[in-house]
Amino acid sequence: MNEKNTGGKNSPAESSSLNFIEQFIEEDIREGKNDGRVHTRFPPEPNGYLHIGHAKAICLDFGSAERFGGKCNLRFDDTNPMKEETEYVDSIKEDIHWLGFDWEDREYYASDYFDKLYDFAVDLVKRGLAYVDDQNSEQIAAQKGTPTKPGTESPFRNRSVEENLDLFTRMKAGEFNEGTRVLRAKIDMASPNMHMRDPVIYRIVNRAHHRTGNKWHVYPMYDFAHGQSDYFEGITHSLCTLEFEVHRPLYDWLVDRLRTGDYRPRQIEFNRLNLTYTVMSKRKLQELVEEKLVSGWDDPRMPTISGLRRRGYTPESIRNFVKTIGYTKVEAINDFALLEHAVRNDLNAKAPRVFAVLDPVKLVITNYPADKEEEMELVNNPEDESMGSRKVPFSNELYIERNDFMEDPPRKFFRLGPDREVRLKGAYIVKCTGYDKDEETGKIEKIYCEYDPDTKSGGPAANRKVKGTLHWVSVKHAVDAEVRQYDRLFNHEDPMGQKGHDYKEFLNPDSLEVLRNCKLEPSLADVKPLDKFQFQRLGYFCADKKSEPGKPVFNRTVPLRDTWGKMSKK
RNA sequence: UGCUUCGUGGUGUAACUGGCAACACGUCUGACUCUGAAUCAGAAGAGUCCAGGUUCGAGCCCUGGCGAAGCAACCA
Repeated sequence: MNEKNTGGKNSPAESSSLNFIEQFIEEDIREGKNDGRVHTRFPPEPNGYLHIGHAKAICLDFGSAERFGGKCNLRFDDTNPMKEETEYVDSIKEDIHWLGFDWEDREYYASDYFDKLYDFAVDLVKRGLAYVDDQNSEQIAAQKGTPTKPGTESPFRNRSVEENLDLFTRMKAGEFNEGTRVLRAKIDMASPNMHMRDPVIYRIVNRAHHRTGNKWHVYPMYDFAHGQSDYFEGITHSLCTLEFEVHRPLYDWLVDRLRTGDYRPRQIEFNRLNLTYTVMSKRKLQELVEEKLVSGWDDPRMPTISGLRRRGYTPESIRNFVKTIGYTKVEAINDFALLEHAVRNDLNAKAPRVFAVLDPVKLVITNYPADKEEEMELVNNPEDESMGSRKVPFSNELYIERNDFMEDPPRKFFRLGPDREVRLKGAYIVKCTGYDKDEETGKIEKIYCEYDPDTKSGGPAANRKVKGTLHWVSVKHAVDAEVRQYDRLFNHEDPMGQKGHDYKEFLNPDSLEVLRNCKLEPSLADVKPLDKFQFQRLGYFCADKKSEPGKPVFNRTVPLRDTWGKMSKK
């Protein structure tokens, strides 16, 4: 298909193509750290659907492991029973597989480690490194200080080990109400790093967990679960986004108090993915779903994996996109055009070409016998001969695109107009001899043409030059369809970054246009969901999941590049 | 008046242990074309946040500024 390597089975390549994280990994291997092992993990919280930002993380976690001959675990970070659900677990697994990655039998859950985590917490208490605090969250927050002012110590900080043990045991047993007590690590209330000021490591939650049910009344915080889970699984490189940079000292502090040998996981942070004209936080996406501003997590306008899939994006296009944007520590906003380029590039090679008229107007060929029909042979994909060809029925009445005709066209308009000639792709050259117009609305009702029999594709006069080539669909053979044309969800490049404005103010009112009177060539009657095509001269389209035999529904993935569209706007 | 991190064309990334700033997208030309697509050829566009310093030579090293982001959830 092309000369690019598709990101599958690479051997450790020349270091020039390694990103900064892979360079670290390579160094660690060279220095023999952790016996030269490479073992990563992708740790989603099952509280929402995955988006393309997660795809970036997935490609790194699975990709770098693969690159260095290591493994990558899937681990659900399910330490908060208030927000997590099995529905999300299933969608996450589906999305990762769809992207082309596999965790084999290594599907883990932070909740698998609740017992070990609890034991470790007890151990910290016994070592005088953790204590139960009876204060509420407001009081604790007040003592925390601010980034510029040190905190003050809790009055409960120096309880006896026995009392701490007793209290923590009773917290676990469910003797106390939520919010009445927490377990805190005893580190340093004056640390310049807020996360080291005696962080809360266990809180009381009286709520069933999606996997452990009602077994627990205390649940570990993220910081008390993540690094230790890495440690339990033998993870060597724990890759996460920049905002966790300040957590790293705590990560290391805990791992150092847990480990018994030389092995230790290393956390490395990279920049998260931002895209223009969209939002990327799970919370914001959830808001769009809950407030019905989109049709669901898999609305084709959503930057979710499931949304992009439904929109018609291919896994390869997403992986290639991720490869081109790279991994750094700079907070960047990527141009949406880069993503669009990635799909066009992939679909150009793969998608069969077909004829679809989205905004039809009738064209009658007056000198073509009304009872005649021909089958025109059309190439399925000029980029790939192996995709063969198909027959498309032709007759005297056709649909063409309404905007392919102008009553009074400018000279640069290469399409149909009075007395003008165009090529009907794969068929004949026709000349416009007249048209009907509804004088009241100004709407063109019908266009009349004459064809030249010698100009049939492959025929004697087929090489005659005409300015334009149009796609068409035979009226009597046409299949009716609904086509949804999508545009960017927001009409501002950076909807989140506008001070004093809610991002929802920037929702694009025209992000969805539903066309219900589309005419397709007959080969498209029975498409299956996710089938992808290039509607010739228009763009790439993908059959929607709700598409049914005889009643196709298509989503526009991305339009073709449109030089004329740009010219005509000027 | 803290800590951490970052600062290369419009956007995103490169530039091995210092050697005349490269690639992709986007933009604009032109060629070709039975998709105004794709393809091909070419152009414009940064002197690397600023100021000093080291050096024959600095985007890379040093010093000092300036700017931006993250950090004060019993979220992850």
